Amino acid sequence: MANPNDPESVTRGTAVQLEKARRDKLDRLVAMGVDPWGRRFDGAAPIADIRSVGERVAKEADDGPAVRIAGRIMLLRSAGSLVFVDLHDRTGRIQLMLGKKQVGPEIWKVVECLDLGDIIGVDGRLGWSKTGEMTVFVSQLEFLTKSLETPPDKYHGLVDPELRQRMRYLDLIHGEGVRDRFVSRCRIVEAVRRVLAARGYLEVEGPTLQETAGGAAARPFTTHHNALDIPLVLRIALELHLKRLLVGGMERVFELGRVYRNEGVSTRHNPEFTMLEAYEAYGDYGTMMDLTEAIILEAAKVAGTPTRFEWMGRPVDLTPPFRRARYDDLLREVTGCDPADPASVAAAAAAAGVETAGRHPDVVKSDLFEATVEKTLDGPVFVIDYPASICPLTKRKAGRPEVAERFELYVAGMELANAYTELNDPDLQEELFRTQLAGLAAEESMARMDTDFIKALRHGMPPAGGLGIGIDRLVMLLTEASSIRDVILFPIHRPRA
RNA sequence: GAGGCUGUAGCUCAGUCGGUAGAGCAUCGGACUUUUAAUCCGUUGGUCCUGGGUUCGAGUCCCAGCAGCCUCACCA
Repeated sequence: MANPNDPESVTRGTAVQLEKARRDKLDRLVAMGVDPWGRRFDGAAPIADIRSVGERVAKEADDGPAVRIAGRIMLLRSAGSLVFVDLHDRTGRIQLMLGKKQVGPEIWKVVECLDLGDIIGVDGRLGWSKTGEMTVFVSQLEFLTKSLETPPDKYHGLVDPELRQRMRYLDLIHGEGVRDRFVSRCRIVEAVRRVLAARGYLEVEGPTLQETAGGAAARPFTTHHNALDIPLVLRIALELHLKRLLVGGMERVFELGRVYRNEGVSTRHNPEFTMLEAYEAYGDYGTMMDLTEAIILEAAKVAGTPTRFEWMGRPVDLTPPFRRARYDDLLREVTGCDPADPASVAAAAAAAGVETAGRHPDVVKSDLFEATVEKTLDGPVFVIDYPASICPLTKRKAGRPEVAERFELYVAGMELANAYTELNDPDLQEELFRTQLAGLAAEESMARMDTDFIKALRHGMPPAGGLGIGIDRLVMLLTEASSIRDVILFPIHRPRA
């Protein structure tokens, strides 16, 4: 209970008290001539390496190899004039022992100023404690950085999901498997680039600020350029500029970057997310299926993902080749309707609760597919050959103008990749841009007029295959994460009240 | 956008029937030269998410709002 007679007690919350204790120690360090914010510390070995050396040190040896390490103090156990420290670096954790007699009075005064979360560098000999724990017996200590904040509960860590995301730095330190997952994300992204580079693709960077948000069906973020005094939007896809590069003779290009969609937030959606799009001249959607498999398999390898596992409670088997199934066939199997007969599709749609009134038959079909078939796809499965009218950027199948050469890759009911044989007929492209599908709001359509893009196509874009992969979702799959927030370091949040 | 759940100390959580706030960790003080979430004794620390309402009295009941999580819808 705060003492009302004590004027200081009003401002003395726990947090204030905890910080004061740390600042007192900081002042003591300064008073004894120790810089609490440290300097360059050369020659520290990764703790993981030290540990493998330690395995070869005899248990009773008191002349183990000299080692030098640096890291953060995760646990402190004081037994009088003997202090045990669990030190963390990016590679692992190891125990230190600091003895009053062993380190001498100068260093011991520094030891008395250590708190959980402080960063130190030490020299010592590697060996084993009496209770059989691999230990660095410290002889020298260099104070590197003071922590002024109390770390989370040393046993439970940071549990509150909101705090974990807002204070990701703490989550990375204390969260079980959190750092491993983000390391996996780095490895996966590296693998994606490696697979594409090996096939002769060039990585490029298109504009993120655009006049027209094209290449996908989504609401863009809007902004304004002051000097030019023009409205701009943030890109929602990479497609149209990469295709311009195909026209420009960069026959194999990809971009791996951020796109922005001004839409809902959920466990599968963040307003900014990372997309891969790759385009290969003289290929088609079949080429892209092979590429997709190659990328996913290599990514799974570097992430250490098993071939068979469960994700979102559903079985996934990454054994190649992935299953391929026609859109219409799946629709027929699941709903029993005749996909070629709009009346039959409409009846099935009505039965599934899909709105049909005043809507284009292919939109109804697409909604029916999403409402019934998608959920059933454990995958991975390439769904191929989509209704042409919902694919305004896709080449039609030879002799079958109602079918588009497009595939989407589904895993556990979630769309992971989307690819087509690219439409390169400028006249047809312009017509598709002009034709707004009945029952579709402008923002729901991919068919946004981009006259500059049409102009590029008129100069001749080679026949090509194009592929898009949602990298965040790929990472979710391969690290078995159930929320996109677990694979994005800093997901969006409402400002704190 | 709809529904459900949650919000109490720096962190993790209790809080019974409505009677003025509890634990563990952390902090501070003490004991300890072999600890492992060290242990033991003592200590400090509260805008009970915010604002209303009911009541003699609200962490608790009611209403509204804010934030988070989950499910669904849309999308990738």
